[in-house]
Amino acid sequence: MSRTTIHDIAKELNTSPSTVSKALNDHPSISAATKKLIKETAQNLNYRQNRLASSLRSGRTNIIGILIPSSDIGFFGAVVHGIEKVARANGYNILLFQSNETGEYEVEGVETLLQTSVDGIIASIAKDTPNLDHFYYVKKRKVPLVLFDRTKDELGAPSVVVDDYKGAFMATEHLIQQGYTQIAHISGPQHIKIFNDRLCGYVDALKMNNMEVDEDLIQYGRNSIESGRFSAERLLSRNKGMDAIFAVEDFTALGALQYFKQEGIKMPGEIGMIGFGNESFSPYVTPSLSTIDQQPARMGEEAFTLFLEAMAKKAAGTEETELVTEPKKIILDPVLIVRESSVMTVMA
Amino acid sequence: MSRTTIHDIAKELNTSPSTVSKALNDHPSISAATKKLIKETAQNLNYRQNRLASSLRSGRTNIIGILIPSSDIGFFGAVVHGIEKVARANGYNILLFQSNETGEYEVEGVETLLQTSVDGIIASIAKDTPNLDHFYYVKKRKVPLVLFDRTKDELGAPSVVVDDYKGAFMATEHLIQQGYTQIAHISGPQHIKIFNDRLCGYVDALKMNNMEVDEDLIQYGRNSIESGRFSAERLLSRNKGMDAIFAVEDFTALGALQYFKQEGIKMPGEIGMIGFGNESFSPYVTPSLSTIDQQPARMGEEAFTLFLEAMAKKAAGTEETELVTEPKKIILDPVLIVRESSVMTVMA
DNA sequence: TTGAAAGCGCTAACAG
DNA sequence: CTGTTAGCGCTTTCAA
Repeated sequence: MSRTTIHDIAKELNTSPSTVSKALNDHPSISAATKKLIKETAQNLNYRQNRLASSLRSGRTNIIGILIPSSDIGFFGAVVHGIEKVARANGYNILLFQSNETGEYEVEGVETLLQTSVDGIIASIAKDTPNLDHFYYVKKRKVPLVLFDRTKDELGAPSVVVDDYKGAFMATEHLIQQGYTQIAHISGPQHIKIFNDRLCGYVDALKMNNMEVDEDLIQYGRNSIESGRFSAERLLSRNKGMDAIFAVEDFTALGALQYFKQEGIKMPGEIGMIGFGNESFSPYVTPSLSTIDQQPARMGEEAFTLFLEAMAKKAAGTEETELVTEPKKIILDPVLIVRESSVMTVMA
Repeated sequence: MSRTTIHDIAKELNTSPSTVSKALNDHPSISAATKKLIKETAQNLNYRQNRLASSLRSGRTNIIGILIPSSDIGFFGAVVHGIEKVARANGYNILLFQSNETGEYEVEGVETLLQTSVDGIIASIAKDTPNLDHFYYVKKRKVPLVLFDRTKDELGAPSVVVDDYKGAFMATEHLIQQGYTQIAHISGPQHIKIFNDRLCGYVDALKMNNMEVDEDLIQYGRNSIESGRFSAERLLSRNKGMDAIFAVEDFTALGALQYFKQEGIKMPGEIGMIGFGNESFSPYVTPSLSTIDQQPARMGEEAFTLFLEAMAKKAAGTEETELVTEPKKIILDPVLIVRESSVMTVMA
């Protein structure tokens, strides 16, 4: 009454378990006839492979571990979706672990994934990870590691990120092309790389278009709705004739939007606005928010592809212990999403 | 140079693998002294358990399979987050599978989860599942199955859902309490149970408050922004003095909101509005949308608890093959979220 | 092309 | 309290 095993099938057909195993795995050394016979019998006996046993023996699980801060964050939910899609198509499944932005959980997660003998790990690093020892350990154990979005170059792992600099440049240039001339920027904490990158993109876009960079038009907030409101108020009070804002995140842009609306300022018209991140709410606010999309699903797909490459390299037995080649880094192009908040003229 | 096993530890200490295994698992029959010694040695030798081997032998993986339409949908991302949190606290990990609303993938998912010997499955059924054979098979294999949100009573599995009727009742009653007197409802396709439940909640709330139910004030849409706009237009054209709308979903409410805004109708004031679902955009639209929250995280937690109970029951060896007791069904209370769109007076 | 034998790393009876 | 033995179900040499 227990599950049928390859032994049962072998017994039924007066053959051996090893032959059954090979037949079921389409091993070339088995004749087409026996394969057919065995597969049919397997079906009849309602056989299902025990993946644990198979994995224990073969050393491969066809499971990859995913470590993200939280599936509750839209961005990560979308990335996971992207990974799972491609993974499935390649015969892999996904073991999910969430760090909740906690270093402690992250360490635990890596540990668990490793114990489960996942074939590889795709991770986005938690904000407050104290150190990277657990990730170094993954590398030491020769388990392919791929990072996305929240990456660390020091780890020497292949990674996929979006080009923040370019996204910011695109956003700013879009405002310029719309005809805005006094473009402000609400930035975030500069010690976080992506915020600094976006600031640079903004500055360079202005310079490239022969526009002046006015420090008074740059605010350093803490990326929240509140901070967006506050920064908008400050910018307005400067009275510099500001006519557009590029905000470092959609939430920041939203705060500014709310403030201007409260003050009865027309958008677009008096002030144009663009955000960053394409949050789920941004199409639905009034005016709908122009923004930069980070292509989360695409990011997940690319991350999985990098994992496959790492596997292939491992299988090929690249023995040189520590390859000197730089790990591959995929930099995705961000996508400009134009909505109402940034257009000068009424949209067609 | 390969991974250390319990054999290595045993050899190191001149003891046996079984003793090491027991010590590491805190088996009561091992003295505190040897436990300490063995654990220290394990640490020194950098030992990590091979969960595959352990699972193969013990028959337990401490992994539960989760089957959802897509982690890209905010609601499911939140549920998964809820499950993972409690699961982790109880020593379980999560194998995630997405059906993408496809029956085919759903079948494949169940198959894979079963092959991986997950200890249980928590699932939300895909929209277009042609039949439920795969879920019946799970039951036949005696693998604990818990359903949430998209459930099927016929399966006889414990489940957790939100009380749609009650949520609709609460939403409608809230509008009544605000002082609205001509309350319309935009519903969805009636063959889908939750939409019909919500309609009933609306109707009953009116009746209980001695208000007339006017069929002209009920629209049957297809739950989309477009359909919300369209229904709003129709309702307005009826000219029945409608002063509030309860919409079956936030997206529908949003569509109506957009239409009224376009028509220059004040909200709240001329028309009050409440939705259902607490979508991520609803706090941020103008006016911010009152709605009914479905408690996704809570739902995940309860689902996992049901799984634990099922495990306990299985362990206790409830032998009566087919227990006649009804499977437990947890019905969560929805939560009323009051925002700007529904209040009569300006909020304090 | 098939089969016999060994063993992946661990746990669980049972005996001592 | 500790050790011996057996085996979970599968894959994989190697020999036939």
